[in-house]
Amino acid sequence: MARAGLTTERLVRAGAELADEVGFDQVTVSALARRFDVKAASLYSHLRNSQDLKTRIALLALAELADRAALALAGRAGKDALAAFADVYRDYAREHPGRYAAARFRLDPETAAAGAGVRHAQMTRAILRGYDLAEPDQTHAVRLLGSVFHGYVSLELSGGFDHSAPDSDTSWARVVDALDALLRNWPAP
Amino acid sequence: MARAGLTTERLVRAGAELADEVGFDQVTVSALARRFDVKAASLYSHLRNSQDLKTRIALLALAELADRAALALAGRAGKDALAAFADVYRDYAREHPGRYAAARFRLDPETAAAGAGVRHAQMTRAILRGYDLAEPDQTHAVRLLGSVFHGYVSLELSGGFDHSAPDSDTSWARVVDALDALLRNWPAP
DNA sequence: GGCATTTGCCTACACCCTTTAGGTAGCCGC
DNA sequence: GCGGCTACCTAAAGGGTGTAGGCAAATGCC
Repeated sequence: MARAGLTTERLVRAGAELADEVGFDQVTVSALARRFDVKAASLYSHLRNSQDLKTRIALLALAELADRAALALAGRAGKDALAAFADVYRDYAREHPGRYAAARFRLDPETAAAGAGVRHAQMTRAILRGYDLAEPDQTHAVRLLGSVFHGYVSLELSGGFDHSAPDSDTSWARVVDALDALLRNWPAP
Repeated sequence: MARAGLTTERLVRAGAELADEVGFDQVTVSALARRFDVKAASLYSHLRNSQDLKTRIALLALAELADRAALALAGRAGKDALAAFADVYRDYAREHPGRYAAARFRLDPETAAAGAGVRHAQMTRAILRGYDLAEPDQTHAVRLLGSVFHGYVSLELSGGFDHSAPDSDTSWARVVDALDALLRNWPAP
């Protein structure tokens, strides 16, 4: 009886790949087991349950995304930083749609706090260092940026901008321009 | 053998309520059948399959949302229209989280075109009549608005702004202020 | 190197959801 | 009040989740 060498780590990584190939909500314990040529029940020694698998994939995606963002942000400021950060999100979502969907998976607060969620918030805030925004407008701006990035990427992924001019790349660039302009001229309450 | 009086119409409406109560992806043919005290197989005379049910709920949600938006937009212009439109989305999502999730359900292009998708696009564009934006910037702005509304609402629903100051209502109002300011001072390319 | 322990994967099973096929009971028009 | 349509049924197959218990491969100990 040959051993497949399963570990939680390997399962989660394979789960993330599976998500990118077939979509995050098609990730099942059964499908993952098939991929390792193993019975589904065998995975339950490494994963508590299906929810656990999805949570771990989500945390993996969040961590990867935070790593990329940190790299992109290093040594940049102002609009450069804004554009780089935005591109990280968008590129990640396009390269890894399943993982991106996983990153939006609803986590319970403690799990989220233990993961890379905090780093994301810190980095978004870091971008604003290049602009002159005091609290509470800084928080409003953080939320706005998060909303635009997430919203745009998720509409784009679901095909919203596919069959109409101008192409999505152009819109994306202009949206980033607009956000930069907005942050430089943030309205008074 | 008493008859429950099932129709596609009633099933879809009940499905939408079910979605609001337990979440869109917990909407199953079985759960819906239980709600009518009927066997799951019986629903297949009224629904092609589970996907069909979800699609119909999505179309219902899109139509409801478009109706509300049309009502809110009538007789308003400029920032008034912008704020009213934004509130329609947000309020609908908070009153009917399941339906809102349904509205984001991926539809195939023909189905989407046959539904209320077109009205949504037209209305977003109508808001911009109050601002001085020529093409292609108008399209960029439409996409930006859609992204912000969708993104904000979806982050809010997933609990992103729950446990931090300032509260989400305040941020929402300031985000709308900011969008208004941005549309009035849209940057040149 | 032989033996015990641990652990990795197995089979078997129970339960739920989906979907098809074919049957029966209620209701409507005549 | 009878025929026929329609609404709902039972039965069954297929697949996903998850638990319990078993055997065999790897590991550790002397």
